[in-house]
Amino acid sequence: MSTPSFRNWQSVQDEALRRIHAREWAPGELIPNEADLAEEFGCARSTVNRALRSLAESGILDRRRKAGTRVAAQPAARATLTIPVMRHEIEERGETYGYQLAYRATQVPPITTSAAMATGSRVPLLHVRALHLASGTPYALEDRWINTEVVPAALEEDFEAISANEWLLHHAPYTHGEIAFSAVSASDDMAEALLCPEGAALFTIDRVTWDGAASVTKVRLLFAPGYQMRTGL
Amino acid sequence: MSTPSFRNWQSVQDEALRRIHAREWAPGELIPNEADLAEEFGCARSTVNRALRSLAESGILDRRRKAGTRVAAQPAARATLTIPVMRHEIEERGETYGYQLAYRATQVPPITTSAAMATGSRVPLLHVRALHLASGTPYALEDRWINTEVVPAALEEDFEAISANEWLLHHAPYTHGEIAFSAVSASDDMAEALLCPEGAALFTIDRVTWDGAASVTKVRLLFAPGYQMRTGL
DNA sequence: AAGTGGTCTAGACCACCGT
DNA sequence: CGGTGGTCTAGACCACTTG
Repeated sequence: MSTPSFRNWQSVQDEALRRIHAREWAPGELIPNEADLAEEFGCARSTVNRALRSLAESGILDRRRKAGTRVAAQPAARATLTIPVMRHEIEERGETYGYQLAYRATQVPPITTSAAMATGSRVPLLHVRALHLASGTPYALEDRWINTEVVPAALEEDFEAISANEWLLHHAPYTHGEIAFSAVSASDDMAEALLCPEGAALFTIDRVTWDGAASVTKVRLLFAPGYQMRTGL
Repeated sequence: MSTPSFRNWQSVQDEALRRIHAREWAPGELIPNEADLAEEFGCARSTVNRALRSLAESGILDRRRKAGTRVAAQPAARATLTIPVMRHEIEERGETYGYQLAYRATQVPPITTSAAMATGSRVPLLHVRALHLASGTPYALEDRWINTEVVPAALEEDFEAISANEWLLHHAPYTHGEIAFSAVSASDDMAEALLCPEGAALFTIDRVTWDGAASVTKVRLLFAPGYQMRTGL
């Protein structure tokens, strides 16, 4: 049998995927080790490693030292979402981006907010609310709290011309964050701002970002009805 | 100046992140090439490559041959979501998983479905609706269409004891898929099944999976009010 | 203890693409 | 054209984990 040659890691990966798909390597089953595969494929072990490591990162393989490599029994789907800057998302769809500041003040946040941001319960934060529009139509409501102890420069910015969403990108580095997606019923305030019926289902993103141990900002984005966030698998 | 030594790719990555964070490497700015960094860090170029490639995959760097490596100007946040098998998600929270089949029949789908699945508009598909429960409480509604030309074995399965969600994992390989997240207002049917008020905002996942050019299945998951999908950044 | 994946190295060639 | 990242190689050592 003439073994086709696998000269790059992508072709090795393709072959691995083919075997998994064809059940030559069944779910939960141990596959040959890297050295053996390298010999079979006629390439270096590091090439095999690159291919299999990549599959493990996608959740298709489960690799452990000594235990070897197995085809994932429950290939939990993993999707990589790109959370866009609002203005870019809108402009990429060929629409005109619009922005309206609705509110800006320094105030003590509700307990739930100070708890989520791990700030003192009586520490005032900068509170900003704004509306993002696509071609004049309400697109999303932004409700944001900014930790001015971490980003004092935010106090100098009036957010009339640039959204906090965008401003923070350039002025507030962060190290990590948490994000949650959910569905929320529009309150009367929200309905009025988004020009939608009260009680409408709004796709919602809640995000808290951190710079080390200190929270930078917490934001809730409420999207107008009909919004979808899409990606591939 | 005693340059600390960077002997592994993670420490190189940490140092790169530090410089980006400290604005030593500013957004949009070109950073030194791999060879120079390797020399500075006292490691092999491939180690630097591993570190920077990984950052590029996270969207923090933008790399192009000849053009070099830049700090991403708009570091669009990327989050990797794990879309769980319903039963596992519920059991991992320490709750008891329950499942009820509500409907199962072969029928011609609505045009929107056959279009999304790229099947002929008059081709019948297997239609399954079911309820997933957590400790007896409605958790999510599953409304699914299965392409029996691709997965004929599905016709032999009654889906009384195992959800299509789980059965397909073991019997229907797929090569890729599309997924969309949105918010939907509960219709009277949905409200009744999920024991929630009509019009409640439901977090919704729509997914179509493919095996090559043929669609395998299309599913809509409607989660009971209060559901959140979370991840880190 | 031993087998496995994880990583590093030094060198090489190549694909791409800005100039 | 020439510089950059992308990749491959052959070999080596190591970390982890299982039996």
